[in-house]
Amino acid sequence: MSQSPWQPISPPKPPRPAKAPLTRERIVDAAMRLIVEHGYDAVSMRKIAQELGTGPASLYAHVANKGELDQLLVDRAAQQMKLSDEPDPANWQEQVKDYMREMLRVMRANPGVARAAIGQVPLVEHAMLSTEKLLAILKAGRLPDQAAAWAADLLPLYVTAVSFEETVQNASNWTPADVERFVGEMRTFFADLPADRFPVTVALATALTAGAGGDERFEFGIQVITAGLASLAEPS
Amino acid sequence: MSQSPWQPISPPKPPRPAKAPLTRERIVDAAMRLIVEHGYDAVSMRKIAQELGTGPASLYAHVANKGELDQLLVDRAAQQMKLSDEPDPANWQEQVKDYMREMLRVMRANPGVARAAIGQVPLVEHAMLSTEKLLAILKAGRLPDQAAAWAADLLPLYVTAVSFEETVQNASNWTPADVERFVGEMRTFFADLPADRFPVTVALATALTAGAGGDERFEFGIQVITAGLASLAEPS
DNA sequence: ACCTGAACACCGTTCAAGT
DNA sequence: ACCTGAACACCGTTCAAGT
Repeated sequence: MSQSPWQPISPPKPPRPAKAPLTRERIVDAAMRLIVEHGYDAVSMRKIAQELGTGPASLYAHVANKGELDQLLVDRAAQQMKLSDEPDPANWQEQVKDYMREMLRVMRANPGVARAAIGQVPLVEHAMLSTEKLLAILKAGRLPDQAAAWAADLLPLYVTAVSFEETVQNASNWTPADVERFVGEMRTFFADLPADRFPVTVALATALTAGAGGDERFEFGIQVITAGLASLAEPS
Repeated sequence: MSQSPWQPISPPKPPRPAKAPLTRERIVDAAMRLIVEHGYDAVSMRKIAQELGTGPASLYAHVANKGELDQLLVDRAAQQMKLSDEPDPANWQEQVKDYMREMLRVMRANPGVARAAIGQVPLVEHAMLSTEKLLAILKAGRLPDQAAAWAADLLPLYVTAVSFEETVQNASNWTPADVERFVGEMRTFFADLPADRFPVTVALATALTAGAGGDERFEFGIQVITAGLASLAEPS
């Protein structure tokens, strides 16, 4: 119990604790690392805790639950969106498309975030700031208030759904060759269906399996939606 | 070991086993009952087994895994779609909308199915038959092959995403009064945001929270997409 | 061939106890 | 105030053993 004369023991205040203290920031960092590297299903409270060298219970001092963590991941991703353009009434349709392209780019860069985002109204700061930008573009395009508001719901819904689909498809790690083989099998499957019950499906077998991996299908989607919105714009 | 003289024991072949035998059909029945009554998260292999008075391992003789079961649930729902109309070139836009309305009706009648369907290409019989009908309508509308094929992907994607959103929102069992209170809170939240950073959001607070529960928002979505498709139709 | 119990390797969340 | 170990009530799936 007596202090050793040889060396001072247990210095009263070690300059810093060996472990960095747990923070909301560090928890989201770890979660983001896990989701990007191993997909949405790899993100569990337990895995995050393990990544941080602690137990799952420790996280609950900083994050209410898994749902809140999902929201924080969406916020992180939203922060990465580059949206510098001023709304331009003469160019609003192209700006809407660029917004959607940028959103898809960020979601692809953070696979699994789409899964965390889907079905949630994003009430976190950076997600709301990007929605604000989108609304400004839509109003510059002379859409009525109600159309602009619902469009600001429809557009991200579409991008998120597309990204989600890609995430599910790309689960595990398929090579481009695997994808091509799978698409080929699907085309054969469609083409070989009984033509009396599936006449159009058989006839369109090639078209139905085109543009699976690339951007053409997405470009088609944003073209359709943007053109539909344009038909609702008020005359200037 | 000797047989009792008092009564015949263990009659060699009881006319029928006490329990009805497990079948794929009965498993999907039980799963459908669970998903409709308690939502997607209530459907687990263990709960289904319990519902059928057996253990989870028994299901794997009839169903490969949870993913296949999800597909079977989607097929069951697709079977409920009423799609009697002949494709009518003069009326194809309204037919597309009716198709989407019918799909949403069935998904609302089977809450949780949207969650099972999202992100999966539906390669089950009845889902494919309904897709065939949709493709026929789109071709009647003189859409080019590629546009028809991608539209047959886009339209169900939108309906499924809307239904999924509703499912998440309606999780647990909110009364209409609860929904109204929540919408009111959200409107106040938007309206009270700092106007310098969120000018458009603040201005559109009412529009952004309109039509949350009802069909108006969905009607807007199908109007936009259908109008966008119409702009791609070939001249007749 | 079909069914079963038991086990494996996981989940999210809570809570009393520690510092 | 923050962190922890242990527990609670769950998951999907596998497998050797039974009939």
